[in-house]
Amino acid sequence: MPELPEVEVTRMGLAPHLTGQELSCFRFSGKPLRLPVPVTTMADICHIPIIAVRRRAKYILVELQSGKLLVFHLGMTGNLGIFAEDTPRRKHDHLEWRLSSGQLLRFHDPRRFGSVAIVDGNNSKEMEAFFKTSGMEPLSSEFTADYLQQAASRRSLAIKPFLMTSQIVVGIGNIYANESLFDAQIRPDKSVAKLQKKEWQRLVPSIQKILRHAIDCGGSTISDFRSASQRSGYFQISFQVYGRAGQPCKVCATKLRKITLGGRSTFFCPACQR
DNA sequence: AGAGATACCTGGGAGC
DNA sequence: TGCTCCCAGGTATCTC
Repeated sequence: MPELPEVEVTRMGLAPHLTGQELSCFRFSGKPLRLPVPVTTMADICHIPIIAVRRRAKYILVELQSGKLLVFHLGMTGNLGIFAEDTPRRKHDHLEWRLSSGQLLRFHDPRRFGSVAIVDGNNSKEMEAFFKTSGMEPLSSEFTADYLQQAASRRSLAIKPFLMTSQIVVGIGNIYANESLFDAQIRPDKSVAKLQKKEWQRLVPSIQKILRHAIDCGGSTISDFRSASQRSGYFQISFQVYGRAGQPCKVCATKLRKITLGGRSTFFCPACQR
């Protein structure tokens, strides 16, 4: 499940293969993704050099010399990979481009929660509209306890769904919300209205530590980046609470609990997290 | 306006 | 073995 670290690792893996290349020979499976695939304007981004591969929130931005951006969202099961020219297409390979190197860029997504869009980076209104729901980058210097506390004012929801609200802070999905709250020793169902200053101050570095650690783990596989091996790095991460209901807390051995918040599975240690 | 529910989608696991 | 059922979750959109 791609959250910010998985998207960032994918971006790092793609960048050396895409930068300086040109896209051509676009193919589409015809199966609808979460947003309509911009088939008719795809020619606008072909045969133009790629100058950078960036990330904003959970989006991967392939930036062209013309200023246009080819923007991917991996959704739940999306995967962007580089393949040799003769690699057979697999089921759920929905988008494909040829690179000037001869390699192929493929978007694979069984559940089709992902999306692709073309945004004009020169058009600030268009950019603003596309990213209007994307809040603060959690690894930026502006992401502070004060920012979160301010954003939480006049709100009453639980801290975990609050952290997963992308208008507030981007990139934190269910897994890292659970893990960050364990690290910060805060109960996931605690109302943001009840969080003390010192808890906000613990939470920010916990989130950043967890995300950076995950990027580092995934980043260790970057040197042999292939679509199929992208995920292998994540097996190195052992979660403290996610998916461990009923098992002993790794810190205090108390049995971990599972509850539902905002319709999502939530795991925590009732002793460590208050 | 905030908060919760719902829809989208398929693979995989549990249970029979 | 093979069937059905349920769950996983990011985000847009709805309803209250």
